[in-house]
Amino acid sequence: MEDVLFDFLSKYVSLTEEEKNAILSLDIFHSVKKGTILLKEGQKSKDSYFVLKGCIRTYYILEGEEKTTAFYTEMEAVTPHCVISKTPSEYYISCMEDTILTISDSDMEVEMNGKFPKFETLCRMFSEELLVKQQIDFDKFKTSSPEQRYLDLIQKRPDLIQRVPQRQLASFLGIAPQSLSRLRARILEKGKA
Amino acid sequence: MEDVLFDFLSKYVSLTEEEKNAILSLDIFHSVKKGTILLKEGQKSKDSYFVLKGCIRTYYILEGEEKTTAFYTEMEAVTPHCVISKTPSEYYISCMEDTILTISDSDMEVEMNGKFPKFETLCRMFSEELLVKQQIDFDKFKTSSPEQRYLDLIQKRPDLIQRVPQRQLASFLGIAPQSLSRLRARILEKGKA
DNA sequence: CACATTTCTTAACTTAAGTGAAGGGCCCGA
DNA sequence: TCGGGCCCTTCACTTAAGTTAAGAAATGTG
Repeated sequence: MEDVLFDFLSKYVSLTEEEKNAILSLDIFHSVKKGTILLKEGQKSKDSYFVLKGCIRTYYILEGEEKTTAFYTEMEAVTPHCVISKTPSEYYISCMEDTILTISDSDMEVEMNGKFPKFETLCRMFSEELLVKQQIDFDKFKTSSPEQRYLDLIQKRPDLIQRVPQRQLASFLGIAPQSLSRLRARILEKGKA
Repeated sequence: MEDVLFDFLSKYVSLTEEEKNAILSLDIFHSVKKGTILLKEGQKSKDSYFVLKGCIRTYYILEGEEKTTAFYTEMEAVTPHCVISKTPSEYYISCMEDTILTISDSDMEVEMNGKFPKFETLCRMFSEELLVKQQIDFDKFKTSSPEQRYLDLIQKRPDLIQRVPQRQLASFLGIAPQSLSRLRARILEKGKA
């Protein structure tokens, strides 16, 4: 599992053995069971997550309804809002499957950034990359219909459609679960004709 | 204008005179006329922008239609997708008003990051902050109706509604211009009743 | 100033999403 | 194994957004 992480990190910077050992000594690898809630609304947390295997999701509870806004799967990272803003979390994070991930808190990161400038470079590059990726996703979302968003999802993240309940996909696509059902039926109908 | 920038940066790190001078020596301050196009589709660019005064927007041209996806006003920054991905730009950036901004290219940033670790810390903190802010915006967008998004915009960025053409606001809100007109009429009607 | 262009609004119609309700399938626990 | 609950689907109905079109208002240009 360590190798999976280091392979990933090597896309950004090349780490020495010393640096790798420093990361390993933080004891950040964790295995969590399906259903585990990593973060709750109202909670203050300093933890960031990086998924090595499995899937986690972020969701709000609005008017008693779960609204899923993001899924993170293999090689994806989340730093919750509350970690940066230092305010209580507005959303939940839970495990969709048995998941292996790293958990690193912001104190660790500050310390590592101080000790190893390369680590800060890594964090900067990574968050810059996430920022532009997310911007592209947001732009795409704004300029597409729900149907187009669903078709795009089939192309870009086909695995999600298999591993995630329909109702959660629906709110991820910004629509009601019934609308997703109908939209899927509509697409099938078109395919036949 | 320099002071406006340094005041802003002081929210993240405190800079020495030497560091400030290093920034000033880069000659990054520019004044651009309304209508200037800073980046075109298909162009490769290394430039990032930080708006000191004025307003710029990013937009796509899809099926011959302009689709505005973001506005950047005072104290906001953009690093276009193409700078990070090193591919031709998929969108345009233009000036909505006479604008004063900083333009810094990625070579400059690499050099500054090498010379002043504090500068890299600044960039990391800033992009981490933007990332979570944008995540919150995206979540809000997904979980709101167009009407609610417009009402939120009145609260959060009332200036935009004044300084930006309606049709551009519409695509920023993810709807057709006619729908925004209708929606506004609907809200007014409710307000009366 | 006058003309051309673009933008905003309104309206009528079409299409799709929201909503409430009901039924079937599936899993889980009693 | 039976029953309860949850999820997905379907349907009918409501509401709102997309679309096409037309006219009024505003903007920019020569």
